[in-house]
Amino acid sequence: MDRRGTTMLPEGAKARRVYLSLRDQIADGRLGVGENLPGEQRLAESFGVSRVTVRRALDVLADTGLIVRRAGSGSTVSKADAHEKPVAMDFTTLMPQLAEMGQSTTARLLSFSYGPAPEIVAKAMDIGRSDKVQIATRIRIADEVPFSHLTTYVPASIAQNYSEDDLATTPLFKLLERSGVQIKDAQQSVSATLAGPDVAEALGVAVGSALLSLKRVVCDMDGNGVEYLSALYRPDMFRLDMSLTRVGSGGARHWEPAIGQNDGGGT
Amino acid sequence: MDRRGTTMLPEGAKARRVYLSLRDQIADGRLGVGENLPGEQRLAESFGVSRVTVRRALDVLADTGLIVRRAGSGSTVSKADAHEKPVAMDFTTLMPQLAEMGQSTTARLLSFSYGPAPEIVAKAMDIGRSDKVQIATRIRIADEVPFSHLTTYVPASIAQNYSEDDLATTPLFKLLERSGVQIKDAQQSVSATLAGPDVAEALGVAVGSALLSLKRVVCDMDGNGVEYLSALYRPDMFRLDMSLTRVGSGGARHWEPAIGQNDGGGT
DNA sequence: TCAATCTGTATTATAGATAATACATTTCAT
DNA sequence: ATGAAATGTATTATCTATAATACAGATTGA
Repeated sequence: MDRRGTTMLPEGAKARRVYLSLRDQIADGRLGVGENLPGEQRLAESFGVSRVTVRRALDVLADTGLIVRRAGSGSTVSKADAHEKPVAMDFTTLMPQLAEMGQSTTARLLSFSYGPAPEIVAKAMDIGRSDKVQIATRIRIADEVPFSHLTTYVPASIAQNYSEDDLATTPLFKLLERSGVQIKDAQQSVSATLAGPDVAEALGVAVGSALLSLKRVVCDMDGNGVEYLSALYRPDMFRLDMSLTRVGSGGARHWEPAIGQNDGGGT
Repeated sequence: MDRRGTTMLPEGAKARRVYLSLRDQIADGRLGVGENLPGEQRLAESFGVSRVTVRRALDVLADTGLIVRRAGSGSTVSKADAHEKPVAMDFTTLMPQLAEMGQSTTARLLSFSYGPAPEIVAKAMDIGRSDKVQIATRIRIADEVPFSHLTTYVPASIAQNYSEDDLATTPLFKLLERSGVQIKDAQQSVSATLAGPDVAEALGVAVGSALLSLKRVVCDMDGNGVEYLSALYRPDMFRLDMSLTRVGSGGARHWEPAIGQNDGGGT
């Protein structure tokens, strides 16, 4: 319990600088797989730090499996195989695609309450600030590892149609349609952010890790907001995939998304 | 008397973590404008650091103007004046949407070279490892502020159809079609990562900031990869938007993306 | 074989970040 | 007015990252 579990990031400022730089160069392919990587002494001079610092950066790279170090020979970029991202989400279904891997996701309800909507939520859903909303925070788990942290806001008038237990087991999506809500459309916005202490603990990552951030507003036929979702995903376990096709001809040639076939959708 | 340069970023590892996390929460709106922000003592406990460390993070936030500290009262998020996200990208056009804001983006070519394709790129584009590709790194600038960092890989046989100057001025997309490439489809993958020192400097952000990461493979009619893009975006200046519509009825009810109308597309 | 170069390991010293603590001052609600 | 809670300020101690240095073992190529 004393150690911080995984050595995912060098603690020191300079060591991390070296680490991140090398990691990016490997990810970008500027450092290809093979016998490359300058010697530790050369790296130290190049970065303007001591060799000890360089070593601490390399330690993490080795722990992560990105490089292999051999005494006398040097360090090489290892076969890029661990760059896999097991869970992907097809945006056309709004549903993480897991069937392929034989995995299953479960949800765990972290908190559940009713209260006034935060200003941003109220504005996005176009409801009054005084209107009560149900606020639920859940995490989704694949293979016993949490990969997403979800906070949903639903107007209390709609939320009263399902129970707290329902939330823990059934995708919010189905609960809404089961409640008779006529869903019309949704707007999503994807960005990136850093993990705060609470989210970091819930997702099992280090504070300050990068997370994929997704916000979604779902509206019904009347144009009223029925769900506001703020989701955070671990980038090492999750990615958002989309396929596009170039159609039309001449000046009218443009992109169209390749649409999926699956029904349903959760968060 | 000891001017320690500019107070743009906390030196220590933990202090910077606190700073970046709070800064993101403010930008996201999770910390709204008003009388919020937990007390320093509470923040210290929440982050698992000492109050001194929290203060050093708050010092920077105050210097930056993001928060206002008042003795006895507490610290509040200052009026959101520059928390705007000027640039958005509609995925159906692959083109940042800027017309609305009257802004224009310019590109700057950072590096330009020919060489063997990195393994990841070669695999994604389904070309040989020995095939030469053109590797170009550019940044895109809106309102004199860089918001994206792009690295593109194009097979040399295709890249020979345009010049280095073309790259600095014209979207790579148009250059490809101008070269007679019959573009068929593209696959994108969105994730998040941390800013390394080089990218951080190019984008004008702090090392360790969260960045939106996008990788794209564009294929022609023969199924050959013609472009591999690795892009990094500043989340405070860029977001990926998408609209979905719920169509069909009964068991066949499902989501479909709301497609845009614009032609063309750049990176 | 030999020399050069690399990683692995260890030691010591220093600077800076952090923790722990205490106390004063301001503000606000009761 | 009073007290709780917040920021402002200061001090001391400890921990950690870093630097500088040295040397042993491993590998490679001449």
